[in-house]
Amino acid sequence: MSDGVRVRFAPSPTGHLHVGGARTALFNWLFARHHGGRFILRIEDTDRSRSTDANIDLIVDALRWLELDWDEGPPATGYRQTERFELYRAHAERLVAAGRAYYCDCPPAQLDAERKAAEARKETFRYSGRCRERGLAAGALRLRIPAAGATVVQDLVNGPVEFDHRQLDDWILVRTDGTPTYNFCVVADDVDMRISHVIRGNDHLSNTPKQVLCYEALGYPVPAFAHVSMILGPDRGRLSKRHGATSVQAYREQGILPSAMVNYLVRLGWSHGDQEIFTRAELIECFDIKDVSASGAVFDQTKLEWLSQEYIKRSDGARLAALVRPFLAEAGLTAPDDARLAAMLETLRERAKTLREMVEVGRFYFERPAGYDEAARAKLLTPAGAERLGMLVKRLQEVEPFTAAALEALYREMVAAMGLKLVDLAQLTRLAVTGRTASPPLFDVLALLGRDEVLARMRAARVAAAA
RNA sequence: GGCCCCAUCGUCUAGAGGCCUAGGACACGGCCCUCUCAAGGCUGAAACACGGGUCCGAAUCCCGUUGGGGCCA
Repeated sequence: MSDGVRVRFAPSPTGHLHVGGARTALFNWLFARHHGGRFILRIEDTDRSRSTDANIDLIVDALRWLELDWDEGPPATGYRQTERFELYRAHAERLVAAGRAYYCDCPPAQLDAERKAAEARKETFRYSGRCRERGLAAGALRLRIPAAGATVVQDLVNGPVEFDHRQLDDWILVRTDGTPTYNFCVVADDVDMRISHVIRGNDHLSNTPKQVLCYEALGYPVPAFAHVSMILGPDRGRLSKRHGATSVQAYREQGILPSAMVNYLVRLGWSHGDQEIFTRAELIECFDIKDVSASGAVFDQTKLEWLSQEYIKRSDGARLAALVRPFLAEAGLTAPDDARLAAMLETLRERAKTLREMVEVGRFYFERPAGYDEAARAKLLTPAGAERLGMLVKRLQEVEPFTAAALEALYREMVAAMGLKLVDLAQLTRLAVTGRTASPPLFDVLALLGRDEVLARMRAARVAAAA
């Protein structure tokens, strides 16, 4: 009888994929994968004025980037609400035929007046039900709901939530112009797609009793519900653009690893003991909707970046090379072959929280320094510095092999002979070669750059020091 | 405004009546390591919103207050 677990993510293509939506999608996906069920993508594009195909592409791209694959949905047809009006019409007719819905022709002005009157009495506005027994054949279609009693939403996250029917009214299923309303479409779609668990944002909890009544009127089983909390900004208000980036795409562009994004999102409102980092397989294994918290969670970019760095540290050079290439190209930098690039990135791994930062921090690998750090230049690129650079150039020309170990041995020998500390020659060299005072271990950098390139940069620095 | 949801360190959270002198993680401070910067190790500071109950015993249960969020229009 049962189809097993069938869940869906149903975004409106009115913009990019918001991190809150991404987390909802993730929870649905994990729930489906954990239970060996089906994950369905449905596009809620009934708001034609704001829905665009470009936005659908954006959302699809973001889900793919996060590697949340769906078992049913676009590009297959039949998963966009605008393709499903026949379904809504059929269900509306069923409700009329069964006497569970009726037409209403109350003029908007009158409804407005009643609404204002209710507000004045400090009451919830409730449609009067004036047209209930009039047997009209046209107008707005309303659901007939019981005047007394209450509807209890059994929520997997919030527990049972009771809504008194006195707070509900005969809501509109289909507008006078024939367009179905959001809540009606959702019910018809979820029924049609045999959705077993509706996992969605908390902001839909208040609409749920209306929907439950609609399922019942239609004579269909009510799915299980799980309303997950929303993602908040630092001020505990709904996360919005004014708090900074809200789209998944923006984090992708920042160079956050998708695996880190998923790990961060899942831990926002869900936990498994003290564990912070999870592989995909562990997530599928451990995820349980009952461990999802009902309270809102503040989005913390800093922790996301920490996770991103953790994932970067766990990635090998080859993987990093593939991830970083687009960012190098975007920065206009020419990358070496895979093997060399991989070796370079391994020295950068512990020094970058994002792929973008990785390019920034390792820029010297791909182009000669455009200048020198000002303070360090004043301190190191002096006549005395020029003299030391001259000595270094001479020795670097002949050291064999040109490896990190041999270079370190050479430097240690030189500082000992000169009565200096390693740092004295190291920082001078670092500045000459990278233009900066901070870099990966110097001898690794020199070896990776190669003798010719190092000598060229040292000579250039010597010229700059002498000037 | 009515209804609904929520409430543990700054943040994400563990905690399902005694295991809590409240644990972990991020961020922050200190120390160590060290050619720089990181990374790493050790370490410190930091929370049960408030008020009533219930109970031998409450962060945990109940009620209220306050605060935040949402839905409706």
